[in-house]
Amino acid sequence: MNKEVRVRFAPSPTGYFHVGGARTALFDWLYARHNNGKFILRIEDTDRTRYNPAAIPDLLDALRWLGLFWDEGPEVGGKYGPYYQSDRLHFYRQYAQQLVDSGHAYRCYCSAERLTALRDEQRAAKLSPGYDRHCRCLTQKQVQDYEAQGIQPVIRLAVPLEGITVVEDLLRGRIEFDNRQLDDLVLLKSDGFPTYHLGVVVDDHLMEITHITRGEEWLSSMPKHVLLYQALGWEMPVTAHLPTILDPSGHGKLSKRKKQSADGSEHLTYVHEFREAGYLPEAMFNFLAMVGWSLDDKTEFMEREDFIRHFSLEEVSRSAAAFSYDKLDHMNAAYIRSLGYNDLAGRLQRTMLAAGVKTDFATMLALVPLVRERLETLEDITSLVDFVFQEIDYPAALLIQDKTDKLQTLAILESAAVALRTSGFDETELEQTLRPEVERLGLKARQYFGCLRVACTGRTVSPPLMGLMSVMGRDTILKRIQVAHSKLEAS
RNA sequence: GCCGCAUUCGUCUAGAGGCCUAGGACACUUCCCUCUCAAGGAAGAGAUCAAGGGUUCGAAUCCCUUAUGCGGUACCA
Repeated sequence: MNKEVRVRFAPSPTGYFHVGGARTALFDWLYARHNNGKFILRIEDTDRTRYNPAAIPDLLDALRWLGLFWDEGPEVGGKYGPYYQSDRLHFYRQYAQQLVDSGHAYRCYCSAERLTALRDEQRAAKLSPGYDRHCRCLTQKQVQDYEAQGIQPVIRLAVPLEGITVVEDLLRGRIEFDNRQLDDLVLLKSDGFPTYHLGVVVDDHLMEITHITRGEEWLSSMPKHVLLYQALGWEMPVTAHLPTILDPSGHGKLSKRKKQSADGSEHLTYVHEFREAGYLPEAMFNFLAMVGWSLDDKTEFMEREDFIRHFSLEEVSRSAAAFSYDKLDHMNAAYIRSLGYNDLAGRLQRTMLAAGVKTDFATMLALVPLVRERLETLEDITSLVDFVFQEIDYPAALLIQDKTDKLQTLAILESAAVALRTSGFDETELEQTLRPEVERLGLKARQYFGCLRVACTGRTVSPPLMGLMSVMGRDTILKRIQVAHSKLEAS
């Protein structure tokens, strides 16, 4: 009795893949998995003017990065293919013709010029802009004339002149639209390509899609689709119009004001940008699943399997949500901390290599305990430990700590140089060696180690010093202390 | 203009008539821990549930009106 759940994600390849689209795809995927159904990827490439060849590889990479593997679609095929609309033109033509034959649609020969002029007039007269149905009732003779002129017509839907079209949305319930507000929309363009409206309806039906999700900006075109389904005599799938994702300030759509929020600060919007910025796909997945949906009043972190078990489209929020980068960062940091040491070391090594820093796995593994709770993104590693891999430079004055002077600072460096020459070099041994030196010089730990920190790292802020010294090794450390000493003496 | 959708702390949300003097999380503040920075722990501030009317013994939760925000109004998706 229960049909197999078939959910599709149907993006348009006009640009790089955006997080808003990723969230929709994620919900589709979760819903399909939850119901043991199929997740289908279909490419809606019917707009030849906005087509961007870089979009599809970017999309496929991003989906795979997030772990949203599709059961049918590009590169994997499936029995409902082809999955590119540009390869399905014959279907759209066939059904458009069928609609003309049944009287539900008609050919329109109006030029683009006439249509824009018409709209301008209507606007000037403060009327609702819309097609005036000039070609809806053409005589045989008129049609022949137009055809003789060689005009390539479009096919438009003959929308009922009155009455109400009822639409049912899973999240918003029943919505009524007055047919008089609807236009005779174009179904088939003069270039033989379908419009979005014809394309989705035909393909969703042919591919036996059971649940449609898409952004709420599509809600207004729902009645047109319902009318199309009725004209074709097809059963309407369940639809759920997902809330918009807003920029972090909570105003404006995230997708449209790319990289500019209300306060002028920049932010990421493309999935590949998040990947390059060092976000973990598992954190991104968790975060995205939580914008517009939640399990309860407490749960924030969930495993992929838990999402699959609990996700339901019915409980998706109806209101738009701002994309909180702060929260994403927090979540990403938590995911990084939860990674196993070997796993993290491997990811950090790859990040370093990609940034052009030569390092090996053993070094990164040794660094992991020192940095793991200091990383918000993988990318942070490069600036966190760069001094380990390259020469450092800093003003000599940086060595002198609060409430100490040059002489005391020189004494610190001398004491460390002597003590470290013979000390064991693991963290606890270093601790045992240096603590007594702090005492001996009558200083505070922060003063002594603060000075050493600058000498070893060139900075006043760093991961734990003893651990770093241990990783960097006696030779490097002694050399840097020596350099610090000369530097200070010369100042 | 017209049509549609939405409206709980700054932000994400819990909440489906009494459990709400509205809970959690991020961000923020203070303290503890501490070699710095983090992480962690503790505490705190922050929402008259957009406003106004109803319905009800009782409303954040149901109804109406208004306001605001967002979306649509293409041979774009």
